[in-house]
Amino acid sequence: MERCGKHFRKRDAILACVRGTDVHPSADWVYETLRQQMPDVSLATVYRNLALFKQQGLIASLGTVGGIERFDGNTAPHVHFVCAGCDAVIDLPQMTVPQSLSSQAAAEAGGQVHVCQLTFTGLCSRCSPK
Amino acid sequence: MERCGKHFRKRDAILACVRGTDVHPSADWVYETLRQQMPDVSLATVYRNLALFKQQGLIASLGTVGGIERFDGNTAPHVHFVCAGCDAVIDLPQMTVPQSLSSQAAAEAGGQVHVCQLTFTGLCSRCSPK
DNA sequence: TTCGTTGCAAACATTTTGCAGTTTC
DNA sequence: GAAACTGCAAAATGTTTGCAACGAA
Repeated sequence: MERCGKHFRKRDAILACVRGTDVHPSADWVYETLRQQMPDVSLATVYRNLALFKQQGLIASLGTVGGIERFDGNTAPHVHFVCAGCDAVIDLPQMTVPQSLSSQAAAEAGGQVHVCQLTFTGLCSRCSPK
Repeated sequence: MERCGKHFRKRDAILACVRGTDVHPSADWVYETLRQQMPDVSLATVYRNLALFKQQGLIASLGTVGGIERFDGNTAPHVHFVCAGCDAVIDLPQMTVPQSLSSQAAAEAGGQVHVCQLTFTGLCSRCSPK
């Protein structure tokens, strides 16, 4: 497992790309971004590795925005704001979901709760009419 | 606009179908369900009308679960639980998001907040290992 | 006639997969 | 050599759309 050999460079670059941005990228964004430094990368490789990282818990999926899946290199639980105008996804790091809600959810659902996702939707400052 | 013409109004049936269940159906679920009473309904009509209702605010979209968009006939804000095992979506009607969170989100995002969606993911009682 | 709604099939966009070629060990 | 990773193209999936036909006013 040589991390800097030619062979694994793509996988490492994909992970670094997702983790090195806060735009909550789509697969295509990762592809287009990497392509500037690495013109022979393929979209299939991006998809394959994103699925792998997600399964391994190295990255998280936010679900789809406008029909396109968005990823997050920050796997710590935090709150998101999605702009309905420009499809931007923005972290709201200062907000936290009260821990009491998660245990309440587990009790009411009658099963196990693994993830809690709080998302606000609206218009960002740029898309808000003046 | 005769609501009860010679033939069933497909549009009305689709809306009634989504509103008359708590399974948070997909387009295909609506199609298959309606088809039992209305064998000549088409999937395109289901998609077209669901998109229309969503735009009109008559129903809500929950986003995708397992790559498939799910709808909710209950547009009042409430909390959801998604089972990662069987893709069931269950309401948690007793839970509420503190109002303070929404105003906090608006302040931090610097824009307008329209919707707040809180979703827990885990395993439902059926999918939880004994 | 005019307008809105529908079924069908084709088109579409995103994502996944088969396979052969390459690299690493 | 075996095993892992990749690019390419094809396939699969869920969804949308063009169009002609139909129904209601």
